[in-house]
Amino acid sequence: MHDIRFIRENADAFDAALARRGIAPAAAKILALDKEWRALQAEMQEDQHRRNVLSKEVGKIKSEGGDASAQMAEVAELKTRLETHNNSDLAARLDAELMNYPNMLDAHVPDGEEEADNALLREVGEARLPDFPAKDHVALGEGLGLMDFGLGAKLAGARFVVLRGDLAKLERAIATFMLDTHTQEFGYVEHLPPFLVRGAAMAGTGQLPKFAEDLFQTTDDRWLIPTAEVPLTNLVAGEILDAAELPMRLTAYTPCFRAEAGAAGRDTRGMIRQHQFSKVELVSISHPDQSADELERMTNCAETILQRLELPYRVMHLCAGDTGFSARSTYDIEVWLPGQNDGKGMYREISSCSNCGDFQARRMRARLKTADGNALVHTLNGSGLAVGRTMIALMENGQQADGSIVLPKALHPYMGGGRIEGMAS
RNA sequence: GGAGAGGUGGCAGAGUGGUUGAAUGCGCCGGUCUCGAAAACCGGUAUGGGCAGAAGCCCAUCGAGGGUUCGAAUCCCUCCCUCUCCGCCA
Repeated sequence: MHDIRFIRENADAFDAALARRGIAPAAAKILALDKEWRALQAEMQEDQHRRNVLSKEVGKIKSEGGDASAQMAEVAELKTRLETHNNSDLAARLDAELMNYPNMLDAHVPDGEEEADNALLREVGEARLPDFPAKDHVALGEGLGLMDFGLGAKLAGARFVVLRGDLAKLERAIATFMLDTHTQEFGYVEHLPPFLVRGAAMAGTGQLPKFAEDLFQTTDDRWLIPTAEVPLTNLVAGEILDAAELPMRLTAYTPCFRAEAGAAGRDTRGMIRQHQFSKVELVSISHPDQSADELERMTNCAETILQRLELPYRVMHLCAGDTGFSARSTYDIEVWLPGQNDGKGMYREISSCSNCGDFQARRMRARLKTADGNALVHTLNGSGLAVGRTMIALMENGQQADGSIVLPKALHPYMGGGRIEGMAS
């Protein structure tokens, strides 16, 4: 959500920010609405003031046994006028406008319209192919008898999977390893939030009202979380925090549910894009002055996981056109998947770390106390990491010629072994 | 699911139709006192918004949204949440 006062004072900057995202100028339309609304508001408030004054007079007159019918008649008039003004939808329209436009981008965000325009920041580890034909995780998982898309489809339809044996256990090992690292080394506090939330929470982080079609909704009007960013960030909705409490660093391991409405036909093979996947999420509630540094730190925390898991990756700075609605700046971490692209390998997103600035905080009314009044906090979120895609990466990078999978040392204690051999079926 | 009670400022807690945006206590901030601190005393202390250059004036908000009324924290309706008892239940 945007700050109307910022737009009043920086209409050109606002339009320029929209232009970077390929959106037509909107400041003039918004300011016209704003002007109209303020004029109406001033008029209404004057009437309300008059009404309040008269009502008090009535009270006084009556208590002295006098006749207050003149005052009462005037209030009746005011009320009809207020009624019509009250029916104006100006405020709602203005609000809808302010909610409708994506966040303004950080100055450092590279220009560009699509994925190809993202800027490569660094490559870590050696992206290599095995010295035998690389299989993808589907071939590996099914070959081991530990991954079954047919059963997923039988139970729930397309884009679901059933894991069993060591692959089911691997999910748990990965998640625990990630949580242990983030909580014990990086100071994130583990949470176990609800997986269903109210619409208000979805609006707070920006999923609603614009992106309802990406979400699953329950019959009693709740929503399944598409990421733990939603419950974790909304923990501070409506709160006024002490500066000393910041930064708040929160993490949670949760399932994520996505309708993938716009993704028909994309990534239909395998576990890359499922309706349900789990993720260890990182959220920071930050002082406005520190959010830029916090984004670097958070990205580093996520990268550390990949380093410990000995997975090659690269970090991209998303270009203007590829940056999400609520974000001011986003780093994508892409992991090397040798089994994709017909065995030639490719990088795929495994984490997305974003600084949302005050964009979500304004929607949620999440503030902090400062010397001169309350200020909006900044919110950040990032995957630390997507568990399903981490599993894919471990399988495809750790695959052996015989179809078994060698795991990195970091996971051995969590798996009680270093190799996944499959299950006699 | 059934029956009942309740949601008031950072917290506790008064307030059941008329200057109540809200007593009182605690907390917090500033001051006096003190070598310093504590105690005591004095003063201040909600949020959002409109108008104004500013001082300031005004509007809204007592869980949320409607309604009754000249006037609502107080009355009515709907919803949300909390608590107690019963039922069911991992």
